[in-house]
Amino acid sequence: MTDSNTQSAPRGDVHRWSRTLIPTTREAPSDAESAGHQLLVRAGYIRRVGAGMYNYLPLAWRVLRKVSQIIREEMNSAGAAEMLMPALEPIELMKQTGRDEAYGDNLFRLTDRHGRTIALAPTHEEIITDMMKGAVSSYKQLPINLYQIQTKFRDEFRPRSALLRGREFIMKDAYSFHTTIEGPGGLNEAYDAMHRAYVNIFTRCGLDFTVVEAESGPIGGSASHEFMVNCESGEDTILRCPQSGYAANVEKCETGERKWSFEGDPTGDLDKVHTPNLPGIEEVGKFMKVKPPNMLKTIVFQTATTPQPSPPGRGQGEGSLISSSSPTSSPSSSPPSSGQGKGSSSTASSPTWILTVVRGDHEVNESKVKDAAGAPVQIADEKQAKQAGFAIGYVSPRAILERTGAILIIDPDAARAIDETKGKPMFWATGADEPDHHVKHFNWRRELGAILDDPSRVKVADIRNAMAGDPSPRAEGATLEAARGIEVGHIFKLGTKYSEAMGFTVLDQSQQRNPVIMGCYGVGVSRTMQACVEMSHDDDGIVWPHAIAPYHVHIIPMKLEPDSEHMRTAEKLAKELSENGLDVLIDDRDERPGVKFKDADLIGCPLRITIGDKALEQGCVEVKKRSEGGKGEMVKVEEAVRVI
RNA sequence: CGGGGUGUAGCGCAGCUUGGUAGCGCGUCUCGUUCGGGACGAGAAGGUCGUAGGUUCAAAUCCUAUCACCCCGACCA
Repeated sequence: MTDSNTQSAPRGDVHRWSRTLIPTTREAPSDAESAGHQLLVRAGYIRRVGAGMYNYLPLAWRVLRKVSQIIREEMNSAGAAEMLMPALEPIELMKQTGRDEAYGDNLFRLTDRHGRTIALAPTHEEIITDMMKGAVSSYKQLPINLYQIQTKFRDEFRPRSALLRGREFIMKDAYSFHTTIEGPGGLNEAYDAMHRAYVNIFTRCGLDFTVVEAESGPIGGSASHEFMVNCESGEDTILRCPQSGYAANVEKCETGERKWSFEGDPTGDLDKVHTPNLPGIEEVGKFMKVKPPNMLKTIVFQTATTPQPSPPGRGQGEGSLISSSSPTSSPSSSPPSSGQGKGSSSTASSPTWILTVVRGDHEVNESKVKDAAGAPVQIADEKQAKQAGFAIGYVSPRAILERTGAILIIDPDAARAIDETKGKPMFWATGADEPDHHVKHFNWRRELGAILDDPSRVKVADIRNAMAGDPSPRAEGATLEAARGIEVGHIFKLGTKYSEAMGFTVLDQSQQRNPVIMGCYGVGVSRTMQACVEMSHDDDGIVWPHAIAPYHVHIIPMKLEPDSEHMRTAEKLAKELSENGLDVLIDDRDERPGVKFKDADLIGCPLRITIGDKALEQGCVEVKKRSEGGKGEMVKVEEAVRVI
């Protein structure tokens, strides 16, 4: 009643089922595959509008607001300030950084009445950098960290799994600006603060999650982390070391040391086999009766000639090309590889070939190849490679021999001559360097000879995706374990990629102009909601954690007459609970009890209070936790609020 | 963009092969009986069969085109 009371504990909501919209259904739509998708639809949280577009019904919106609120509180206390940017963005802004090309068809474009092209922003690096450029010019105004919670648009090839990959989704994106990397006010400090804030956010949301190292940005080092909700139905694969706690995305995951040696006896004479029309390793292996772990896969890379498709992965050299930042100065729509780039002189003639070798059952990792080669690389253009004489599909490590400029990078598991487990020479099959042929009994030393000892031509390095069972990079003797996850957060050190491309500089103490150092930090808000359901449900429905449940308490009175003791008790309890800051849903529908119980389980509020004759006779109500089975326990009406 | 598949009542589906009155379950509405884990009976409403064209006396059904959506493969919160 007093103001001071309501301040210390904000009053919760009391809503009646009959006055809101909760359209539950017995059956899920046929397109819903994952448990989370099915339950969100069945429990009346979301309804599909079109591919990758969803209505957030009242229950969903309540959850989303709670997630957003937690994010706000943690972002604000980590020193960030909330703002709001437009979803519409002039295409010229994205041209300045080349991301209109980099995003390609994933970028929604529309044409206004004057014929201008407008983008629906997929993220806001350009908009905020452009804005900051006009607002900040001195080191004294930094650091600063700005965020917004807003709808984003991406024209996904294939929207999937409702909110997990929609074409329109709610995201919190934050951008920090600094003059230094290290030290007070530097990027690292803000990055660490965001890391802590994210741990707080997802912990408070009640999620079971793992922080993993992700693909690092242009600055290098451990510059990017992903926050993964642990869930078998997740799309991402992560690897963990149970001893050291190290965890990383497959693409990023390092491996511990693996032994290798080229020295060992051949298993027999080189034997050429005709293998016509066999597309993959699997098929060739079956045909030759060789298992993929006994095959060498040689993949041809070349030095990169076009910008990498992923926004953060572009070469460092390019950003600095564009020093002026006014929209008119950006050169038409040509990709930034044209013209005066330092890489273009070499790429204009012929690319440098990088031959990579991994075992047949392994996958090459492009970014590890890049690290090993010390230069940006891309999968070789098939036409160019064929012109250069590569029998694409049938290349063997021997292809290095006639090519003076090329280098050969071999994964340790492929660089073997002895099969340790059998104590015998290692049997290898590989391509024959001519179409439709493979060879058996490949032996490194015999086939390649002295070139193996030339470090400028041949390297052994980790260049493949890690797998479960690989040695841990952080603990001797430990092996990596695989798990699945749903990415709900990603923090990133951007460096000067955007500030350089857009000419955002500030003056330092010595009146020097320096490009601003940036970080960006995202949370998928709508995705978080569904990830939580994927992670936390049972056969009967959703099981919300307290912090983001649409209502904390779900009251089911058996009799609905306005002056019945059931309803009076329900309303009295609801009032007291709400005064204690709890949100309450009263199921006042004229439905049979079974229906109400089923629906209560479906929508998944953490606590259920059932008000029925038997209990009331003893002055009690039944209080049941959604996370527990059974009928719940009898609690005196007067004590119910306190118990809860 | 490749490969596979589906469009029929609000939702889930049958009917199509072999053209001939558009059906079932759930849900919705009315009346009655029920009332602590998705009740029962009786009745009722609700469909341009994705769209356009064609074949035919006649098309949900056959043909052509087109659109939308879903599933499996490359990027991302």
